[in-house]
Amino acid sequence: MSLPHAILTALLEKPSSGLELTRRFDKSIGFFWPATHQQIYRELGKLEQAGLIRDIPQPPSRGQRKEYEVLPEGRAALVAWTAERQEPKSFREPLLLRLRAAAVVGGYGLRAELERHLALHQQQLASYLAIEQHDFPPEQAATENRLQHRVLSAGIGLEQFWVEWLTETLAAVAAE
Amino acid sequence: MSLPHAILTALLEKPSSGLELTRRFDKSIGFFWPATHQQIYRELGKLEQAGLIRDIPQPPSRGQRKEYEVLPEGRAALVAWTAERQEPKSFREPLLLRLRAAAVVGGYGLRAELERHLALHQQQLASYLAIEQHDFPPEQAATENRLQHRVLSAGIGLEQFWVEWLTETLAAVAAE
DNA sequence: ATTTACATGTAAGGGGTTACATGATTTG
DNA sequence: CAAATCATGTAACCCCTTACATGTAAAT
Repeated sequence: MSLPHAILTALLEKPSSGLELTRRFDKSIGFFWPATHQQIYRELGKLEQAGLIRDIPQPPSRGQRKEYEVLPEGRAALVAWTAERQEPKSFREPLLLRLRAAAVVGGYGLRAELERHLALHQQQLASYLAIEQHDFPPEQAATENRLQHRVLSAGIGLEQFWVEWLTETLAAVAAE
Repeated sequence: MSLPHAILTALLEKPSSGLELTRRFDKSIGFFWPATHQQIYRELGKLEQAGLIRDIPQPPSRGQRKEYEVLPEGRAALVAWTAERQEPKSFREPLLLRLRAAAVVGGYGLRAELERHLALHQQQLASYLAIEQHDFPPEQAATENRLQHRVLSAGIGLEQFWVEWLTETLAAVAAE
């Protein structure tokens, strides 16, 4: 039940339409909880029916656009969710599976993929670091947005891990 | 399409029954690709129908137990899969979502969860390190099982990352 | 007027999770 | 022979993914 709460969080930061949410997901919450517009529209409908958000009436000039805002019940549900006991979700990584398979049947075909993934992770790392420089400049003493910064740090740390691990793994595969 | 290839890999290492596979998943491949017995039986059926594995006839004394082995077609399919071009799969982490929500609605309820997850990751890290000591002792020059060691290293590195990140994040939450 | 971009949806299918069902073998 | 364990499966549900459908507003 993560997606509805991701949407509640995004709507609390700023009331939005479905498409706006989709775009904002693509460059923030979507980094650790991606969602397509189909998913988002479906959840918006459910959240509205559940009485957690409401449709803000729009001037007729705005066409069929619907803008939503969070109701007090929605905020309460989100607070409760943050405190819930949840087991760490099972971790799935196809690339590790493929490396494991390569260990059994021979790993030559995998090298190109490792290189490609390394480049992608380097790119993602660079983009996270750019966001950090822009949103959390060092001269600004972190205060109210300390937690947002922790979230971004997780993204940075994970990308750094993959870059390191892929580099070392490529060396091991090259030595085959 | 990862699970069938995970099963092919496991069966190549050792022909097994469905339940045996389930148990072996729990302590190896399952670390980065968990699967329940229901999933595994379903996939075994599909793999057999596809002609990638076959049911080794059992002596009647073994009850309804079915043991499978990989056919040449199955090995070929696995080799092809390791070389496939696959985009890195989208990363989803509910704990980061909850921290992001806590940044908006207040993060007091989350502290206990952060502590609990920290303990769980420390435990998992310890168990990976124990496996490493047992299966890849330092005096043994890594040769044929270099790739398996790389896979385990990924697990170790990721757990180390989470332990660090959770420790720092708890400090940030405590300062609220 | 036609094209492009905006905006909201529907439908089908796949994989994973949970609960339940059933038969065979072993153990006390 | 009763209970526990082993072993294989079925069914229902949920969420995500992909492809497709529909209508509106702005641009040229």
